Amino acid sequence: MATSTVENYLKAILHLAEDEAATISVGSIAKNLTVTPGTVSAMMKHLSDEKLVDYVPRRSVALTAKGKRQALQVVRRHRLIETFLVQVMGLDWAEVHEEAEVLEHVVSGRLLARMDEMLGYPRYDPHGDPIPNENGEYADPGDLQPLAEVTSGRFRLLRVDDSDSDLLDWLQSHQLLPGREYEIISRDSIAGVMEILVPKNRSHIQIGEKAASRILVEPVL
Amino acid sequence: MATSTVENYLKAILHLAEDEAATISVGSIAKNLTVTPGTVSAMMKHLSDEKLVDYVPRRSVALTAKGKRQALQVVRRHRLIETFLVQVMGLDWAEVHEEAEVLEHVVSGRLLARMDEMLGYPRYDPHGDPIPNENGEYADPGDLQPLAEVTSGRFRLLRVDDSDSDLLDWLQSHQLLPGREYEIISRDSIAGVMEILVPKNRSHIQIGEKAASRILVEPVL
DNA sequence: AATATTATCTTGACTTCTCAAGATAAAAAA
DNA sequence: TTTTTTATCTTGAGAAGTCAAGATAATATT
Repeated sequence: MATSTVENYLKAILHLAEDEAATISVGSIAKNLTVTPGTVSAMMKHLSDEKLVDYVPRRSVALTAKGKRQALQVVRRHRLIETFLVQVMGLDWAEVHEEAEVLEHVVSGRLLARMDEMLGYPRYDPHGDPIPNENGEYADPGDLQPLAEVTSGRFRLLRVDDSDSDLLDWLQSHQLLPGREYEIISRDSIAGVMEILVPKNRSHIQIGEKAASRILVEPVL
Repeated sequence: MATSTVENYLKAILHLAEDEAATISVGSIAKNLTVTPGTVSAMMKHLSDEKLVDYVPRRSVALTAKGKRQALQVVRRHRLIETFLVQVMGLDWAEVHEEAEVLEHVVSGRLLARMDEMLGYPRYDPHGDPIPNENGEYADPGDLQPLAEVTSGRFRLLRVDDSDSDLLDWLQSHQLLPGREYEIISRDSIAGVMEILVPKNRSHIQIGEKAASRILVEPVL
């Protein structure tokens, strides 16, 4: 069994790999986990010995099939736990990330299976992130684009960055939740602000570009 | 914050202290935690530095007020978690001890409070063990005695040793559960076997002395 | 009291993860 | 190409928890 630390490294590498933007360098992993590059170097050597990553010093880092499988299981545990904490235990979606960050390393398979069952085998967590199944397969996330890149019309909110709890709090207080539909009223690209309509209560909300870039949506005809 | 290891030492010492039978020696703690006596010596020195135990080398070990407070909080977490796993998640009472053993060190106060609330602030866990409240106070456990020491008549089963999952499985399969009443039909002290009646299904069950000593009951008139 | 047994303690060593600091290689600038 | 900057690697050291083995103290036995 991998230690919590090893699981966190695998998860970090997986996330960097999924993030087209970022390259997987020792430095990027170090920044992600807030440890020093030297610490990462040592750990890469270790993970390489364990056949969890393909590591060519000074050149590249990549998960092996084995490493990716384990990383996906950690992600699965994390998201299933978050979903459970929100749906079953009624915790606020802004506060479950931290909890899941520690629980993901300790819940037993039995307990996890029970959560999954109680939740009806969900495919997305409360933030809209897909939950890998037991074989590490994601449901097709559809074609998402950042709200910041949508110019006009209606859209369905599908996914938000779960790591910023202030953003999550703000979204919730304005009824901006995954699964629901909204409409762009106006957009000022110079000022970097867009205004959207919340049909439910007919309120208008202003969103800046930075926040809008962290909200993934799908256009609706 | 105390580490998991430290919490386990405090819990072990508390349990030995509550167990009239056992003396709190370095050796007994070592046996309880399955580590070597030398390891315990080192840890006692450490806990003493932290003012969690009063430790006189080669003489005595006792929890300080601070140590006892922390130990009771660990016990509280453990039992609340067990109760949650059984009541809310529907896990088998025989399997929750292991789960709780690890979760007790990582659940946040927030999550614990939510469990407590969902359960309606229970005072006993599924095995009948009392759950300390937030101030570390137990509900009065009443006057319990081991079933092995009851000679005849009716009794209410109140509490069972939660550390032996085989015993728990057996109890459950025979409908012997905390809170319910049963009656002693006969008793053979030479053979060390007693026979009891389960009113619910009128079945008769034979119990040996060893198992009966781990079941705490209260006589019913 | 002398000896044997048992309990406890101390020391040295190992594991896992971490950082600091200096060494080295690669990339960018001159 | 030479120099500077940046990224990465290596080494040494520390914290936490553990065991093995030898030292010491306390208790039992004779």
